Amino acid sequence: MTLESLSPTGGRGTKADANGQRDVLTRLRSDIVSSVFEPETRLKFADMTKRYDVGIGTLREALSQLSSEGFVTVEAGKGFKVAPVSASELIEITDHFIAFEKRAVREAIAYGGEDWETNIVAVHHRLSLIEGLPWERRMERHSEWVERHREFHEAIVAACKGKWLFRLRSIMFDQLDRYRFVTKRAPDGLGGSKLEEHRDIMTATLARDADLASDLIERHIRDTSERAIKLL
Amino acid sequence: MTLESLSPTGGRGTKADANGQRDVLTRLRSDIVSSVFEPETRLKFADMTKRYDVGIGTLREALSQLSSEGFVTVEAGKGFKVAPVSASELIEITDHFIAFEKRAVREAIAYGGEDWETNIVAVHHRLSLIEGLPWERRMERHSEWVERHREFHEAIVAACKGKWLFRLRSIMFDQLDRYRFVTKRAPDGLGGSKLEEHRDIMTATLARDADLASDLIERHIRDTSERAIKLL
DNA sequence: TCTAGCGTTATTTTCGAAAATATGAAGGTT
DNA sequence: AACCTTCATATTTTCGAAAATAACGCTAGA
Repeated sequence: MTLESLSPTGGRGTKADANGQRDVLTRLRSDIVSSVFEPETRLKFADMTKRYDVGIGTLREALSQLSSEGFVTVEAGKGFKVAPVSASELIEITDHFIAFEKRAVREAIAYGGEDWETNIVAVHHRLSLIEGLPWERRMERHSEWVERHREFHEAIVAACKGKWLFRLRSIMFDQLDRYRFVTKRAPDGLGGSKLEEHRDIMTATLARDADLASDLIERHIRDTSERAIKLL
Repeated sequence: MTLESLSPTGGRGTKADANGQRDVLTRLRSDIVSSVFEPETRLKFADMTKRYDVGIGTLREALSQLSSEGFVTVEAGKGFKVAPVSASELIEITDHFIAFEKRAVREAIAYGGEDWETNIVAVHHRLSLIEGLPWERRMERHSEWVERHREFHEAIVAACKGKWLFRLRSIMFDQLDRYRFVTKRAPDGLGGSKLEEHRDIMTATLARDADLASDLIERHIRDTSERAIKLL
């Protein structure tokens, strides 16, 4: 393993800005996930170029990609809007994601090697550093948690053979992030501590217990989604 | 039904150019599907802007979206390349698509109304106009056939409730188009005439026979993919 | 012969001005 | 008042010049 995957910039194909700042695409997506812009909000170029300090063309490219990913909608000649959210969409996304992820983790367990295992332990550790924090301090670093959480689940299934399976589950995971955000205020007292759930998922996966891992993941995801539905 | 869906410009969110010419995104995708650019080919801005007669920014936006759709790959600072093809990827895409499409057609049959039915008949008719042509004349209009074929299969599942199910099946369908292209030369004497298969799919769907429709679609797709693998 | 450094060319990437389009307000007609 | 027309403003969309970066070839030194 090159260990470059251990750098905290994330496994996505993000191009970092010169001064180390994340690029527009990533920042914009992150802001939508974090409800900085409410659903249905128009994203005007004049405002956005100032906010993110980029040119019109660069911004348009980012928005265009986000529309492919389903985070924004675009109407020709009328610009871009933040995509709407709904309980029924959350249910559908959850079902698709779980179906993909269960298959992916089985493949990963079947084919994963030492690098895969090592990476899981590494990214889980970094995730647990945040999740072990007291509630208030964890909230301060919430956007960082989102990144680490994504990296952890990605690492679990990273060894899956199907490229498209991996790609599809990633699209769904990103969408789930949007809904996951609304559950951030709940100090997860009721219904499972994330910290333990993630540890159990890692343990089952490294033990190559596909049935258990697959089951734990389903419960982990479904639990969060069900809480999100109530708070929607 | 507004019947605007009957216009032959396609159901996709394409913005047509002033003089009726399709936009860059669509033309570029079509050219990649048609192997005008071989897999792994570098797509240089200098060449592309001349070929499609658009500015650099507009082209970049299109390429950027195509990378989201999986038709091109992008390496930061080194530009865009046509995504590679492989037999194993074809198998995976085929499996995903069939799984999606079978669920989608069941939903469509369950929820589809009169507009849905009418549209199926309409787009099937337009498809059959091309498929009924003698082989040579059909080849002349192959790119048109691709459009009609996409519209037909889209119409069949258009009434499906799951927005993401529809979206995901569309992504996979577009990818299959790439591989379908290599089978275009075979005058489909062996292994099923498309004309009849499409008629049967339509009949079963309109008869609301979900089991049969679902089965016919699977055979229809698998047959084409298997022929493609041999020609790859 | 190989490598490291440097300058030149080729290519990508960014940016904002200009063109095209949509939105909204004011005025005039039925 | 309701509806169309016209004009002014706001916003999106396109484009190509300029900046940033990568690729290549050349020379010098070991």
